[in-house]
Amino acid sequence: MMNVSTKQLRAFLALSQHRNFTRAAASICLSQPAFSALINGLEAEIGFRLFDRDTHRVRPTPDGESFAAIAAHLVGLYDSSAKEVAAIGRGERGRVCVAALPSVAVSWLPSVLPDFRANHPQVRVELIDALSDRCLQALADGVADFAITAPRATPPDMASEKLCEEAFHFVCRDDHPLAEEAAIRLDQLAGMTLLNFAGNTSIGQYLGKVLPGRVCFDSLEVEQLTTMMGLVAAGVGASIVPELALYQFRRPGIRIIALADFPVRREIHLITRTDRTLSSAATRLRAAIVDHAVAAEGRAA
Amino acid sequence: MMNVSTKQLRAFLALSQHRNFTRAAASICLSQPAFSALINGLEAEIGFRLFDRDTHRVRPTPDGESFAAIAAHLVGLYDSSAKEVAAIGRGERGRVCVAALPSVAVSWLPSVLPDFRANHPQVRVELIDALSDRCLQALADGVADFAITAPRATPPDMASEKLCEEAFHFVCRDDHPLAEEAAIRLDQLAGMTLLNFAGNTSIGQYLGKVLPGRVCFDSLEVEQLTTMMGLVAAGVGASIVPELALYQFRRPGIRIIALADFPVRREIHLITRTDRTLSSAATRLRAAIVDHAVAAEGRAA
DNA sequence: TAAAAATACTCCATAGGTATTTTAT
DNA sequence: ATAAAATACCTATGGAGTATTTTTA
Repeated sequence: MMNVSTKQLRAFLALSQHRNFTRAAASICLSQPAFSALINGLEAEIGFRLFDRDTHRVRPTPDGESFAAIAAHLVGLYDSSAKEVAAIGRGERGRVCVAALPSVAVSWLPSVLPDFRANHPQVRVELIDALSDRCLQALADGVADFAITAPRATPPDMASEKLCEEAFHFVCRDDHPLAEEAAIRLDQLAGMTLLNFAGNTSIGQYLGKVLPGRVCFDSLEVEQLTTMMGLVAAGVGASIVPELALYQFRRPGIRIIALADFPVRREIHLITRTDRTLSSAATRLRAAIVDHAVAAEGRAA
Repeated sequence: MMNVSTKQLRAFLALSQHRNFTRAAASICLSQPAFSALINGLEAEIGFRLFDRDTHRVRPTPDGESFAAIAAHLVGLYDSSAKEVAAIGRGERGRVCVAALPSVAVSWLPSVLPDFRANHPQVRVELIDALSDRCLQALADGVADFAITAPRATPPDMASEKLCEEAFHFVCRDDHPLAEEAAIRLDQLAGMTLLNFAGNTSIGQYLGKVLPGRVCFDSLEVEQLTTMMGLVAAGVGASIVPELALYQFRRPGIRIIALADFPVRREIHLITRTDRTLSSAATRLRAAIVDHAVAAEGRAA
C-alpha cells in the first residue's frame, strides 16, 4: 500500500515550485533537513526518484513531472474537502427538519426562518406542522431534528427546553353574552358551554386539566384551529385558546378577551433527542429559535 | 488547517460500514483502543461529532453522513492516484524519446518497438532519426531520453554503453571491377577512388580514420545513406558502409562484398545523460533495447 | 450480566530540530 | 571558496499495543 502523507505531497509541490530545498523548506515552515527527509521518504514510498539534484541544481525527473499532476489533483481535492468539512461544521450544509405545532409554525417560525435561510442557503429546511403527538413521533422516528410543541410530559431519551409560556384567551362572536367584557374571570364562565379541542391536541390537554367542574364542554371537539375559528365565527359557541393561536381569531365579528385569573399558561418547549447529536445546521437553527424566544420574552417582560 | 490522515478516513469509512468499533478495528487490522483513538482524533480535528455511540449502538450523526461522501471521494481519489503512481513506476505512463542513427532506426528499433508499444500502450514514443551530432544534441537539450549512435567520443555528463559492433562492407554496382570478388582485402582498394560520407556522419568519421593514404576519396561527399545508394546504383562509384546500413544496398544490380582485413569495426553505443534520471518508461525501453542487442550478439557469436 | 466502548499506561517509531559534513561550481 | 544538500545525532511527540474500567441494554 502506498502510504503518503499530505505533508509529503505539499513538500513535493513546494520543491517543484521553488526548485531549491532550503527555500521550499522555509515556504512550508520546516528546517532543510526535515524537508529533505520528507522528499526522501516520499521517493522511497513511491519507488522512483522525483528530483535530480546536486548542490546547485534541483529539477524534477520526467517521472516527477508525471507525478506532479497527480499530487496537485490530490492536494487540491484535499483542500476543497477541508473547506467543505468546515462548512458542514458551521452548519452551512445539510438538512434540518423541524416539527412544530401549527400555531408555532405560523406565529414563530416566520420570524426566524427567512434570516436562517438567507444565512444558510445550502441547507434544506423542512417543516412538519402537526399536532403535538405527531411532532414527537417525527422526532422519535428520526425524521425531525427537533420539535417545538407543548408536550404532556417529556418522553424518555428527550430533553425539553422551555421557549416561552403564554396566556389563554376567551374567544367568541360579538353577539355572545360576554362579548362586551374587557376581561373575564373564571367564575363568569360557570355553567357556560364551551367548544373544546380534542384530547390529542395540546390545547385540549390544558383545558381538560383546568376546566372540568367549572364549565360545561360541548360534545363537539375539533383538532384544528381553523375549524374552531369557523365554529366560533358561525356562532356555534365560544372557546379558549392560547396566545399563539389568536392569529386565527383576529378578524371582524370575533372578540378576543383576556382571562383575568386563568390558572395555567401553555408552555411551549423545544424538544431534542438526547441520544442523537444534532447536525451543525440544526444546532444553528435551534440557537436562532431559542434566541428569538429569549428576545420575545424580553419584549414581553 | 485540517490535518487528517488517510488512515483516519479509512477508519471512518470502516466504522460507517460496520457500525461497531471492535469489528471495524479488526477490518483494518488495528486494536480497538487504537481505532477509537483514530476516530476521536478525527472528530477533534474536524470539529464535530461523527458518530453517536454508546456501548450497544454506533450510528453516524447527520454531519457524519455529510462527511461520509467527502471522505469516500477523497479516499477514492487517493487509491486511484496510488494506482497511477504505481503505473508510472512500472514505466506504463509518460513519454520516451529516442534519438538514433537512421541505420539503427531502420535495422534495430523495428524489432524492439512493436513489443514495447504493445506492453506500454499509454506511453508516447518519439523517435528522432538523425545523424550522430544531432542525436547527441537532442540528448544534451533534454529532448531525447537517450541516444543510439556511434559517437566520436563520449561527451561529458554522458555515459556510453556499447550495444554492438559491426563490420564494414564494400558496396558497388555489378559492373564495377571488383564486383565479382568474394572478399576484398585493403590492398585491392589501393589507388581506387571511393565515394565518401561527410565528416559529420559516423561512417565518414570511421573511414576518415582508416583509409587516408590507402585509397583516394572522391570529392563527392554525402550525408544520407539513401543518397549514397543512389550514387552507387547509378555507377558513380563504390563505397564502404557498415553492417546496419546494408539494408539500403540489398537490391538488384548492387553487390555487397566482405572486407577481409578492414582494421576497424563501427561501435554502436547507447548514450545516456549522467545528470538526469531516466523516466521509468525510458528505462524499460532502454532495457528492451539492450536485451535485444545482447541477444543479437549471442546469435552472431 | 454481558458486550462493547472508553480510559490508563507503557513502549517504540518517527518527525523534527541543531550541528556538521560533503559536494559541486 | 561558497552555497546548498546530505548526514549524524538527539529529543519529544504520538501511534499502537495490553490491561482495565465504565456503561447500558
